[in-house]
Amino acid sequence: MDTKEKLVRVRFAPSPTGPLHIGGVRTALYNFLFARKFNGKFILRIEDTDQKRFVLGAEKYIIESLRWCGLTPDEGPSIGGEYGPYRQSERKSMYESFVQQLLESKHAYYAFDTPEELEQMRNSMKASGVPSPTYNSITRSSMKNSLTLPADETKTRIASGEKYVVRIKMPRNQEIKFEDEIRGWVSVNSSNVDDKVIFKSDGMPTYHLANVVDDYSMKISHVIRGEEWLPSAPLHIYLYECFGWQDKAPIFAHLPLILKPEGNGKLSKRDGDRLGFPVFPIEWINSENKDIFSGYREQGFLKEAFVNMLAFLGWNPGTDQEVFDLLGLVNAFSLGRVGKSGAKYDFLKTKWFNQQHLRLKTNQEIFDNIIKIDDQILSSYTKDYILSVIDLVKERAIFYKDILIEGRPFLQDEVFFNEKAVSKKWDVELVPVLAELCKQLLTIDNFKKDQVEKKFHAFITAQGVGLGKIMPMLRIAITGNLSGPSMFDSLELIGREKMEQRINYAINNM
RNA sequence: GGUCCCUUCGUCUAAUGGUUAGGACAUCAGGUUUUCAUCCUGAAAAUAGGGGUUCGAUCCCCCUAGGGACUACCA
Repeated sequence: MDTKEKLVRVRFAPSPTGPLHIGGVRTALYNFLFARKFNGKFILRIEDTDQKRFVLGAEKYIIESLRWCGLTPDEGPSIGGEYGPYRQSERKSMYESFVQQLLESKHAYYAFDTPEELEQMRNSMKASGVPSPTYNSITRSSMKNSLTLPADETKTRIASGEKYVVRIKMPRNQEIKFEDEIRGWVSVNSSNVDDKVIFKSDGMPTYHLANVVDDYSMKISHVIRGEEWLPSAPLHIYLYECFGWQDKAPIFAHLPLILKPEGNGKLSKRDGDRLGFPVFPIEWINSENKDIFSGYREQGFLKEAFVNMLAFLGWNPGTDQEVFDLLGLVNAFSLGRVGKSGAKYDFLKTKWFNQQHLRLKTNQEIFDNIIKIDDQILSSYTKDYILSVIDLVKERAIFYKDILIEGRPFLQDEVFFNEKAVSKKWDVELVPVLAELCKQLLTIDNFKKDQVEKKFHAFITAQGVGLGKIMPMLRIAITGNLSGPSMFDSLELIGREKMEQRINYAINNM
């Protein structure tokens, strides 16, 4: 990799047509990681050349998503930078001279065909057995363009204000190849590339032209993008050649796609919540019909876990380490370790990553976050006590909210008895034994778990009562449930007074 | 259909000519625990198929099969 030779400048170039899905976020992540790794710049460029598909709020969503993930651009709209503007719509006037250049060098031509004529051409070609007709070196000769029309007619048409597009004139039978950083040499015969429109009749460039011009103008060193762009990469390479920029063309790296967990195809925005998990980093509300699509952030995922999971979808560090923070990913990242094949998304593993990252949090951090979910607990309990509850239940949690759920019996006075648990293990015959046990435990001076445990065992031995009988009853009385953290730890936490209250309450109310 | 890309356990992947093909998630079985969870130990589980090249192929080449992307005046 000749990354040392030139300044690394990479861009993430989404189109503001809606929310970013996790594949897009991963592309941004890899760009970010690569930039940071080589002390380069990470640039955000908004590719809004299609005004028809513009979606209100999409750009804001993109920026907010990146911000949440910690992928802050060095240059971009509303951030600025010396290569701006960073919205293609605001660069509109810059593209015209480049189009002219291509027209003058005969690498491109005007085309006047209406959508209906194009449609007609495709239909008649299909009828005569061509499965996917394209505007190319063969068909262009029978279409209405500056190659087939007399020069003065072309001029007249343009002068009279007739709508036109500019198409690239792809040469016949020429090998176009480039070395992809991830895939190696990729080559395509130019006869298989069509005469793509590079400049639309509305005066805007298409993606292909804008992309190449901007990457060149912004001195982009590496283009790291999804595999869906691989088929048009030869066109882009050819465009660099037409402009005479072949020596300054960026290095390309086409990332494998993220696939649906089951079934076929790549994960798409339309999958929404249909598959049982979010496909968007943060919540998206459709401004037109108010449809809500859930996001990882709102579902309680840690951004560290989300980013960690995304990084591992198509990349690995080559070691056994799987849990990384952003900085760790920067240090470990390399394009050479990005795989070639598509990766099926695994929501279960995403949760596992969350669990791992949650365990890395200090009790203080967990405290700060759970009180954001429920600050009621602050009015009834001290911070130290809550910290102890966190310590008791944290290993049972995947999300912050699980701490609250697991810690519930310790964070409210009232005990809610689980009916199933009661009917299964609450034995009325043993109520006197439980009462006696309570009495015994109350005699402990130093109410710590070791003492409680000792006393408990001494009691059941003396009484000859089965541990499996009395322990569940004690647990039901204290927590209302049959499962939970260590009973002795739990008792120490709530203390002797509450223990007594709860046992009495259970005995009297069951 | 055409063009291009891809192919190791169910899933994510490691091993870039010589390994008992490794790890993680999931699964299953033990152990720890009062219980659930955690944790520990173990098990089952893969080189798509066929040809080459080579002393030797997961690894290099070819063919087949399968999967994917693209095939717009969308990106």
